[in-house]
Amino acid sequence: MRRDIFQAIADPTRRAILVLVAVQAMTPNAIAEHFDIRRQSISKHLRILSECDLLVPRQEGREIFYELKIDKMKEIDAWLDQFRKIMEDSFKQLDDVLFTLKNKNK
Amino acid sequence: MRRDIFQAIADPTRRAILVLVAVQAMTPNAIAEHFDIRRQSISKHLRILSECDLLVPRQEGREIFYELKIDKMKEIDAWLDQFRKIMEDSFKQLDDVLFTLKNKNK
DNA sequence: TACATTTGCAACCGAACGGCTTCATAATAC
DNA sequence: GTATTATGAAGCCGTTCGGTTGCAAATGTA
Repeated sequence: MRRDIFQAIADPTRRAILVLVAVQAMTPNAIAEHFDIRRQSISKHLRILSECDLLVPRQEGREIFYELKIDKMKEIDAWLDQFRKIMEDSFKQLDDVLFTLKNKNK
Repeated sequence: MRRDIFQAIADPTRRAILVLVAVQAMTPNAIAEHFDIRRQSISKHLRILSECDLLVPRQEGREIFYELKIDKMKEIDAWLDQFRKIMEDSFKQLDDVLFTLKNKNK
């Protein structure tokens, strides 16, 4: 079973949950009210998001508030960073790269 | 069939392809050499990435060079942006939010 | 023309996904 | 003590995913 942030944010429902919870920590029931799917399915999503450390549960009596762990979001940003770097370098040497490529694949 | 950037980058092979192609445009065969899967599977991934506008094919004779469309990456960045804003606001009003939440869910 | 190379497409297959329903458990209310 | 509420876990089911093989089309070469 693959379980990483990228797989976690691939599902639109989970992305919506993240946005909701970013504003304020919420209980599964409260979250489920925003969707047309059963509470139990939301629970599944919350489990996945928690396993990826994107959410952290905080028990309060019989309620559980799920809170966003914004730090984990930075991992996505870090992945994007690698492209920013690569592209900076590539743009500088764009013509060289294209030239090399054409010769290599002649 | 769901087909958006988030679903596209959910697969680790596709993420690796994007990194490869970011350095320089490549043909399917050249890309496939970097993986332990069949060329046809790579073709499938390239199709998905192209349909999401993350890659753009450029025909050259019988070869096809797949090139990264870096602009599309910015959509992911834009999605993250929404969290940056929400979190800035939330931190300021964190105590207020928690107070409101407790009353609302009493 | 005949043949090799590069590529994409279709069909197939097992595993994972994302819903669902049902049930168990723990905390609260009566 | 009993009923209610909040939640998670287990199992089912149809669909999607990511790999495979086989084949056809288009281009380049002998």
